[in-house]
Amino acid sequence: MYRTHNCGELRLNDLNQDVTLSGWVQKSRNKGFLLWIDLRDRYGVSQLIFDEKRSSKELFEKAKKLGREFVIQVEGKIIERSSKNPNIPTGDIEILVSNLKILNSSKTPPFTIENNTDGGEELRMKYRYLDIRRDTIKKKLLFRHKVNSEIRNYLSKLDFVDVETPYLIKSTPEGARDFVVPSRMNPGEFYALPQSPQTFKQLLMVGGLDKYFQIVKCFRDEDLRSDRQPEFTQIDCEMSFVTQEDVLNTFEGLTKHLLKSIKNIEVDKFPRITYDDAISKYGSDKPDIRFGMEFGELNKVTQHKEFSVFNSAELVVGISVPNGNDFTRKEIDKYVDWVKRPQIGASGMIYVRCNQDGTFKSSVDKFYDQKDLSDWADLVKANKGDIIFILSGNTNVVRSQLSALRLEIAENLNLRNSEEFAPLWVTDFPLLEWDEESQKYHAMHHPFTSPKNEDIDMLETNPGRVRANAYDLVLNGNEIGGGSIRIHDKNIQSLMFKYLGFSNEEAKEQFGFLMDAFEYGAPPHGGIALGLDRLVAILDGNESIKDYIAFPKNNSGKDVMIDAPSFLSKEQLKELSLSLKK
RNA sequence: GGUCUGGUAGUUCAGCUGGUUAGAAUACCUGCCUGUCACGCAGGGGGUCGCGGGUUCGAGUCCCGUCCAGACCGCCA
Repeated sequence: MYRTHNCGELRLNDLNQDVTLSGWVQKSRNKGFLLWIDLRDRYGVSQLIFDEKRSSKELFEKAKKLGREFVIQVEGKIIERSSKNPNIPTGDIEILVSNLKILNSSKTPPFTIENNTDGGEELRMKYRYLDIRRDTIKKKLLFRHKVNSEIRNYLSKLDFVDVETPYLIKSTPEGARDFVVPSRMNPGEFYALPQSPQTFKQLLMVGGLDKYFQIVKCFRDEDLRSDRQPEFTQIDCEMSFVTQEDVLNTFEGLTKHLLKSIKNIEVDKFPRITYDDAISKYGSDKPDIRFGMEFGELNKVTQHKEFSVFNSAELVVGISVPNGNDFTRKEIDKYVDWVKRPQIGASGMIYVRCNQDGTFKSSVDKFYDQKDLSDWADLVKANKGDIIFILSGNTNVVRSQLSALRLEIAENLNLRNSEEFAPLWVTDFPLLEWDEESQKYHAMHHPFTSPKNEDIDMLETNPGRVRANAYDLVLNGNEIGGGSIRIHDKNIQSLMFKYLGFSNEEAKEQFGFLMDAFEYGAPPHGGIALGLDRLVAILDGNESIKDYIAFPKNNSGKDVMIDAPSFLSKEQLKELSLSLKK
């Protein structure tokens, strides 16, 4: 037997017990006549003591030689510490060791295995198994497990059935790039890894399973971000005989349950905003509503004077920063420079200081009088003591610039409190999106999303204006889920394919199985998919998902620990009927 | 594909306008230490300054190229 107890559970009332513990040597403190070792396992740390007087000479010498991360097993008696440590749960007791067995030795680890490690990102990833020994990472993985099990329990209780769908499927040109897998038995042919189990979950609805969920890996061959990995996990769900309202309520319930059970936070009914409103009020389809600074559109009150920058702009739009009049000239210039960086790309920014005495001071005083500035202040809901920042230009461009600025300022003013949770439904997404590159419309969500009944007629006349029965769940400015009511009618589905530029043959070739299924009584259905990695990270107060994934990929999509991807041998390539271009 | 930042001891970093033998902290090793828990004290070992080229009497430092890492933009139905 390796252990009678773990390293985190022993307390004062276990005194005088003989115990066996196993774990890793966290640290040894050699005082000459006394030697302490912190023994660590998943559950905690217990202090072992070796004593010149109370331990045998042989044992004492053996203990002196233990290095960091040695795996040992000890037998001993629990005694009360004469000098206690209130900082750890086991701080009142220690184990007077009578027997020490070295189960495994260890090289000195390349970084310290402590809460605040000295290791950099790359090194930690290369030795991820050591990184996971650290409390910080371990806690995050345990946290993910807890969220994961709450989700399973909640959905199972609501009669959702967990069904596994295949990973080796068919590549389709829509959407993200596919990861592909060559087929040995079918030379020249490829499987694709699913970007999502979308069509399968719809087929499960045709199969009559009524409510489906799966916590499932999805794969997208696109560039990475701190909140984007090429393989990631979705909580994938689909329901039959539901309206949009049913789906929203079900998953609002799930989100509320998670906030309650994980964070002990009660949230009111989630606010809802249409896509159009989100874009005009926040410049983003995933607004962070933990703070205000809503956009005010200023065209009407800015384009009547001789200021050509504003007069020539498609949109003049501003935000009011609470107490921003406290900014120094230097701080203002910093923000002006910030929006002029190539990533943001504004050519300049106008500001208006709202003084406490009700007067205004702007960078365009030459063109506008106090009355003008006062009108602007009303439209951006500025108070005395605020500062107004104004951008102008092409509508879409300027909105996304101001949105980025809004988040940057909020970040700097600590308005993005990670322990505050502001969920939000964004609804009525456009069905189609114009793609400049290919010069055609493509599905904003995916090609199985149903258009709103009242907008269907516009498919012919004004396809860009057609709204979809599609919705996103946004939490603290992050898109954590999205879904739609699907098309269940074969004719509408073929119509959609037609508008997306698929010929009949292409549609049949790629999605024939779905069209066929729709000929056999497909029920009305809809669903949603939530990004588990992001959800978990945000619930835990972080935006980077890397540490919530046991073995993540780096920026270039590499696993530096196992060194993947890697080259194949000539034999393997041959077997797969592949040859590489030099 | 692009922008920005970085690459110096096992590790995290400092190293100014180019100028003796490249430093600190920590980790590691040795010794000392009567209750440590970020233990303390003394000593020691440890460097292809990412790589290649250039400028210069002289390059960690300046220039060009390249590789790697991170953040962001494009991209992510």
